[in-house]
Amino acid sequence: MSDTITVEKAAQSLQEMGYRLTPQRLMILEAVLSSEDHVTAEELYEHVKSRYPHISFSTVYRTMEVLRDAGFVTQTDLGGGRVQYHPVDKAKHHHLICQSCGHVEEVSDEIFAGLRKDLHQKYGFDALLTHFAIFGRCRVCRERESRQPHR
Amino acid sequence: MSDTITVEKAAQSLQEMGYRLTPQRLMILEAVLSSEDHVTAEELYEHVKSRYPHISFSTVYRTMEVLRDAGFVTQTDLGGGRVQYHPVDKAKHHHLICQSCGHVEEVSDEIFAGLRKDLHQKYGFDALLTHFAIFGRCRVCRERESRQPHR
DNA sequence: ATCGCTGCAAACCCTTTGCAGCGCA
DNA sequence: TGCGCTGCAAAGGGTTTGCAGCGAT
Repeated sequence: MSDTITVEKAAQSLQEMGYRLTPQRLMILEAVLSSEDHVTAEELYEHVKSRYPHISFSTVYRTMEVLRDAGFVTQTDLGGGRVQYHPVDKAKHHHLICQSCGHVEEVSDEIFAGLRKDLHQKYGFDALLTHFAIFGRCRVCRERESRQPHR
Repeated sequence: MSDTITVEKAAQSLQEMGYRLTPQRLMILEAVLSSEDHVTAEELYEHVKSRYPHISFSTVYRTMEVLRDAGFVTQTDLGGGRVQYHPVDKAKHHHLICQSCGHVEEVSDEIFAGLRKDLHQKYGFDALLTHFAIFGRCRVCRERESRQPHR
């Protein structure tokens, strides 16, 4: 019931769930858990490749699928066709995504406390372990676009 | 300054902005504005194709780019690699996206009033015309997954 | 010795882009 | 008439899948 996931604990759980513990899996597991926040498949691939050059993207994707199903990571698609993976115990902030320039700004978690409670009570939706992804227009783009007409 | 966008008004604005009014553009414009909420490129393509079989996806994508830049639609990537387009005057609700089953539930807009105000004041971020996309776990999946171990 | 897992390559899906011709202004 | 726009086809980029062989249990 601890809130800190270690490679050892996760590995044991995986084994108990019937998954095999392969070197690749352990390396990918270590890579994602050591992430401060979120990682992409490519980052995991590069990270593992430095120690194990034979690794393939298929294994990264399939392993992340396992880790997600096992409950150790969540995956979030913020758009742009690049999925991000998060250790479930490290979801401490969220994202403001500008639709104009693609800029992603981080927002602290506290601002969502009230909303999260409402969502849970009214919709039964548990947003606790994930990122909020809020689309809109950032300050810079709003100012720029109000000055530049087409042509 | 009206909050209702019609094909006629939009067409005139586009022309004033220096864009050409082609039949394809007008058909796509009509298709997206007639949408109750959001449409995908494919839905627009199929809609227009029924009247103008020669239409191409390139034209749909490029037209939506124009309409976005002109301020008549917003585009949101909720993940899954499929962009959704919205008439700016019809963004009346938002989405709860379940990371496990992909189910998308709608949430009314009012629940976000306080949050939106905070985001604007503290981050200068304008989320007024867009969708919120909130990732998490829906009630059904939370209940199901607490009963089914792997294997 | 199983059979789950891996690596490779190819397939997929949506979106973007190059290019030659068309047609709006 | 000029050049912005279109359609076609091909390319792109991230992710998924089929398959044969490998290796954790």
